[in-house]
Amino acid sequence: MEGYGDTRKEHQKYLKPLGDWRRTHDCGSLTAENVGSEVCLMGWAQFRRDHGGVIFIDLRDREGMTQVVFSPEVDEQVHAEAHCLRTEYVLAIKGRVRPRPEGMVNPNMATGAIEVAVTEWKLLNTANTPPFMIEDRVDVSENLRLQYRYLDLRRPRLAKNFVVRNRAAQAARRYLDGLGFLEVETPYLTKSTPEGARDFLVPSRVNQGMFYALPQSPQLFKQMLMVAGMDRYFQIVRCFRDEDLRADRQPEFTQIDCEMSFVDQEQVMTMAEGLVARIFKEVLDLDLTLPMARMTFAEAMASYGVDKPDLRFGLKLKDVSAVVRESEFRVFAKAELVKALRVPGGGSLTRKEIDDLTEFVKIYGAQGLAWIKVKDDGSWQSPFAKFLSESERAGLAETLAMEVGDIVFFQAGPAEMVNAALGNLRVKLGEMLGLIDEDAYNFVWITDFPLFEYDQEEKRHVARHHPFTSPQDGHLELMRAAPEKALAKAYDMVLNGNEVGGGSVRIHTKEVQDAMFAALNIGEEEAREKFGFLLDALEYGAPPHGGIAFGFDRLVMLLCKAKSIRDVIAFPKTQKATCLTTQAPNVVSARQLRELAIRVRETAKPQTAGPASDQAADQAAGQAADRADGQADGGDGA
RNA sequence: GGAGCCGUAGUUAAGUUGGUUAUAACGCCGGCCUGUCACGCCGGAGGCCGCGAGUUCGAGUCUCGUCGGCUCCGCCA
Repeated sequence: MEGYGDTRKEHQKYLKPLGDWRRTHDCGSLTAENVGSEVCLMGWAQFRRDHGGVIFIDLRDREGMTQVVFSPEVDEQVHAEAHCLRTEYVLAIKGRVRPRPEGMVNPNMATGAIEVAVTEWKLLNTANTPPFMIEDRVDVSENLRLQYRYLDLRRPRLAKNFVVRNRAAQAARRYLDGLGFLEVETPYLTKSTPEGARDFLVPSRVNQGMFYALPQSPQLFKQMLMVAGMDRYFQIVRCFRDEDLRADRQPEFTQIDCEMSFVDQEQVMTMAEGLVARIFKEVLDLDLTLPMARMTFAEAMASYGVDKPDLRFGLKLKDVSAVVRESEFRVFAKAELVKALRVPGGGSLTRKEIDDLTEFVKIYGAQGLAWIKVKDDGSWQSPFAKFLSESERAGLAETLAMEVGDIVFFQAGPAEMVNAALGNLRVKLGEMLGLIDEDAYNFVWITDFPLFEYDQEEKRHVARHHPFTSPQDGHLELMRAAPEKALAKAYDMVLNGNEVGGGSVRIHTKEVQDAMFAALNIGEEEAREKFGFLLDALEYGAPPHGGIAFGFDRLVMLLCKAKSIRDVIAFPKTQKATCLTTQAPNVVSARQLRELAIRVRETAKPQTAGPASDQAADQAAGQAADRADGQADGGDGA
């Protein structure tokens, strides 16, 4: 380790203040047109190529890289001092732009036609050897990348995502502002609302024992802004949901949140399409075809098994329940639903691949995976077809239009499982068989969602979207009589199998809102306690209104072709919802807890020693003290 | 709450059936080098094999547990 950090520390004696030096250009913009001009660049040393006699440095900033040359022929001293330069040192250079010599042009670099001959330079800062190379082509574990996020963000691929993100946000602002939307901020410290995701809670010091909740979305506030006559509202806003993470889910995420007065579903959807089209135009210079395709929820479930179908490829599911309803094959006959997925050319799948796919569908609760291959001579190869009668086999062949070379997968059982298993299998096969055009952007609106879904655990209907979603015209009576049949004025925008936006027309009359709570089995008192402020607002002349919210991180992820929204969030959380850069969450001092009248009753894991050990000890002490207090009070039960 | 994958120099990986001193590339440090562009050449340093138990004469390798990262199920109006 000797000399490892010492050399670089030693170099600190060469540091110079910025003084009156000012950049004339960024590191990505000089071209042959600038030849001859005196420039001043600042940035980080990317690569050093020290030939002894001449030193090349690729100077990097957010915009790109420029080759700067330290040559003894230009200035003896400048060249001699440059020997100390190391990767990631921060420097400022002044010099003259000159064309590169014959045959030395680098076509892979935006600035490859020129170089800057340094006449004067300053070392602005040294740098430790970074834990990984600041370069796109090296793979680094996400662990390390997140710990040194500020270094990962220097890498062009990641940095580029934030340029895209900014462009998308600004395009959205310009579009919505142009349509008369007001950007209004809503509170982050707000009231906990039941229904929906788990809330993040924030204790109140001034009102001990009480808690704010961070908003899952500004839903109630934007509706009140409509009652307030704001007419059209939008906000690019952070939302918080304390649920488990996924590649496309973070506990804090950003929405483009919109609400409009005096509109019905069609106007909101038209506005939303225009917004997305504007973003794609400004960011990717892509012209989307409008209006976007539409599909009902029922059709999506029937043909794709999911409510966010990826329409970049075919492979539709087909309901074959009727064909096998009377079958001797009990697995099929007794099933609530039997569906098939015909894969043209899938006959080439190996036994191993089919076994893997069988394992795959088990994730969704499937017991197994039945299949039929149609061989070259038209005969079937199948582990289960022998249980089918002649007419059933003929029925399947006809219904599914089976052809030589196909494989057909079957799933039988509860409808929910069958759809989930085959719907996800379909996507898996699309990827496996290379059916997906990675450059395509396939949008589809999903409409006519059910208003409710049945919650097995709570044994009651819950709102599928949220409890302020308007039923479709004429469905008010259904809400009482057959809630599962009632449809909502709700719509999701789906892009390549990702839900990127969703919204609804809202209930704007007290009468309908009461009917909704009744259907949800939420009593009047409970409704008043939880949503009284909104119910009151609805009684002061609420206009018809509706809106939509876009998952901004997801949208940007797709614009960047990133695999996870973590790659478009500057400082994301890990799957365990921790921040590896800051080490949040952490224990807090006993004093902080005492001020909030909070006692930590259980510590799930022992606090480890380390940087936080002082705090941990502090808290442990505080807990002991508070426990004593608690006993004096006779405890709080709970 | 559950399932799977991963964890070996600074980094990325290899490491055979459990067997001598744990390899390689890049990076780092030193030297040489005037046209490179992931410069090149020579030399050098660098290891808690995530952590803890166990099996064994012997564990990077096998078993169990645990911690961390990722993917997914549940969950996410």
